[in-house]
Amino acid sequence: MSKGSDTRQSIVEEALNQARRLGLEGMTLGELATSVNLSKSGLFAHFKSKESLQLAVLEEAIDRFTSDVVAPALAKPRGGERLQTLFTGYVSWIADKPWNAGCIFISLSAEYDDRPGPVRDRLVESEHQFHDVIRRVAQGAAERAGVDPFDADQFVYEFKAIGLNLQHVHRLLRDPRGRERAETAFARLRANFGI
Amino acid sequence: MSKGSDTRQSIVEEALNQARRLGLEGMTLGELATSVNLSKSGLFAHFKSKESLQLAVLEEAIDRFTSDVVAPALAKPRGGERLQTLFTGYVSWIADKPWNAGCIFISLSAEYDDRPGPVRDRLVESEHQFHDVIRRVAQGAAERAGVDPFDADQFVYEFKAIGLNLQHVHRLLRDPRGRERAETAFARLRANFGI
DNA sequence: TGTCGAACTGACCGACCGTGCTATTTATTA
DNA sequence: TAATAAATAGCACGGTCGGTCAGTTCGACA
Repeated sequence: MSKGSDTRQSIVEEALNQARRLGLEGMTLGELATSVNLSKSGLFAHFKSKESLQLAVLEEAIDRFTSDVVAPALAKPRGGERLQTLFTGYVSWIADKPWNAGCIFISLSAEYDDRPGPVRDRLVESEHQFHDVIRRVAQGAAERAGVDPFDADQFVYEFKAIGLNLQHVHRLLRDPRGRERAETAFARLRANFGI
Repeated sequence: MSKGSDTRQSIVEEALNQARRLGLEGMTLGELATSVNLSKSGLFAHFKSKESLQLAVLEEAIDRFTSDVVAPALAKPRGGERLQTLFTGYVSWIADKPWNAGCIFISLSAEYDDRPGPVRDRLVESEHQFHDVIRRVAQGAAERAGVDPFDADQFVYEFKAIGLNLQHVHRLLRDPRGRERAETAFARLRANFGI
């Protein structure tokens, strides 16, 4: 339980990089094998199919997102600070990470919105989980601030919207001002909802 | 200048449908030829390369967007009504069109944000053009309403953000409430900017 | 150190990819 | 209608795809 799982881990990490550029479908086993200095069949032996590799990559991305974005926010006390930390972490996930070069979940959303299957199912599930996190953190901030009623779902929608366009502006248009636009938008969003 | 261009047009239309589902890269000439009842080489003869077909598809999408979304807005008088028409048309383009099933520009943004080449270049150009349209329409509404100063670029950012998340919610999560969330968000955006 | 299973290789499969080339059918026009 | 041009089909190419399998190398452990 050492050499094998080490290799497997390095495959998944490199696959994550390639998937961010080419998508999980566009990524090929041959190119991936070359990148990790393995024969195609040697690589393939670790996963019984391309699909199971795709699922492993998605799982890896979810783990990273949880520890890089969600966990630091939940480590803060309930309220506005936790909410702000969650947003800042999300922005940083999208625009900062050099190894990341954009949010892979957004890329995969476009790639799989019309491709039924286990990858899409897991992606949808993870999106719902993230929505739940945003909703709960925002709800906590609203309670702390005494805001009632509070339309948590609407808040979640606009929170995500700001992030999605940050990816768009940052990655496609290469506009460096995206980040401050996102932060300005979020500040007004918070003010609007009183949290 | 009749039979040939008819065929070419039907190829481009079918290619647009397939590109929305599979992307412009994932779309294949063989499958496309079958769909339009043509041999692969018969189809290929209309375009000297796959790339020129991709560009033709993109151009077709731009034309449709211009006539379906931009033109109806510009037909309205300057001000809030024109702005609202632009947004409503954009929402409808994303969520309504049955033949459309989502905004292809958003899909292509994810597909080409890391694929340099003429397709990406044309896509970026068209995005900038749309941004200019939003900016000018919003600026007109601001002037009409006597709003000064008006941060037009920030407004454009948030306008687009609402649309992007509508596509996300509508296509990946299949949440039918996306549309009303988008409209709620836009109403508050207008109120915030006083236009 | 010898053994045994895990890790890995290399050759290969059928399918399909984009792309040419040539022949044949079909549409236009003189 | 005959001549000419355009549109389309057939076929083959080099290459790559995901995937299989028999055999070789290598690492852990008795």
